[in-house]
Amino acid sequence: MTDAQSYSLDDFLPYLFSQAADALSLEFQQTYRTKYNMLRTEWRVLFHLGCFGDLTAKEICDRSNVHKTKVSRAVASLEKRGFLTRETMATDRRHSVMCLTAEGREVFKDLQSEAQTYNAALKQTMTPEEFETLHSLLLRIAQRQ
Amino acid sequence: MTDAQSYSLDDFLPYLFSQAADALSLEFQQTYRTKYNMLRTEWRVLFHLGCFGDLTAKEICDRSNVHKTKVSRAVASLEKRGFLTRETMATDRRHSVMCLTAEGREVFKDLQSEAQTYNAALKQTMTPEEFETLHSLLLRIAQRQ
DNA sequence: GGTAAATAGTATCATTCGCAACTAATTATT
DNA sequence: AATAATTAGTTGCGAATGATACTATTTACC
Repeated sequence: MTDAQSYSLDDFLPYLFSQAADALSLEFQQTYRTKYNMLRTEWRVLFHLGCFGDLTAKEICDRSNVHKTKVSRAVASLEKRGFLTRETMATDRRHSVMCLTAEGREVFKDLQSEAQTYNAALKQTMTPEEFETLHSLLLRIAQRQ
Repeated sequence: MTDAQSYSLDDFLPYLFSQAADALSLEFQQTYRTKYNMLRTEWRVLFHLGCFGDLTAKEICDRSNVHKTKVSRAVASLEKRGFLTRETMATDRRHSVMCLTAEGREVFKDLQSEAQTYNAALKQTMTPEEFETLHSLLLRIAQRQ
């Protein structure tokens, strides 16, 4: 590897990560944008509730590193569409716990199946060893925040 | 790996990529935001010109997969700050070729050095084998667009 | 050669984002 | 117990984004 190369965009990891993440996001968002007219943050909130059970907005913020205003707006939108309900906690009325409705769970199941199909196809494009390395690196780097 | 896990966010590559890319971007943007009050697209345009020589806006769009309106605005901003100049091509007056000014080259060199330092530190957090695997996967996935 | 299609880049406008200020509720301090 | 500090969540507002329409120029085609 020459000096010139090591100084260039082609080896700069934050840039490459961003390009790769954008490419995947662009492909995958078709599944929730066209079918349910959902934004990415809305998809994330839905999946946090679907995958991890009932949570407060704060818990979703902490898990996903999404800004609280974005989560707040996504929650409001999902609630308006009848995909989730909120209940103020009796023990601390600042918190409200969110819970998917029957319809919300239906939508989650549908999109979860789409996600699994997409993910499986993507895994197919790499060897199991490559996947393991990638997966552990992604987790490690995502922890940095 | 259980079924439940394979259906969950924790293994979903587009999500993990996005989280990792965001974490790195958040760290790295300090170098150009605080020092030069630059946006990411502006940084990218500067680096395309610095790394690959004079280009038209269209060429930057094609190389970086950034929308032409974003590039257009980034170019206008860099021009206003005196970091680049534009010259309409004589052979086709629709194109204009951009060229870093002396000041623009200075800024590029400074930020390039920051980028190299950052990248080297990031590489240190993984083995050479991990890096090679990661790098080739990132390139492959970024190509998808 | 004149008209239509294509291309580079800009402008417009509606949507989304992110910061900061705000409300409401709880906890800590004295 | 009163006041201050903290926390969860929302709102308002200016900045950034993205889709579309537009201008100017070139190329294709009849």
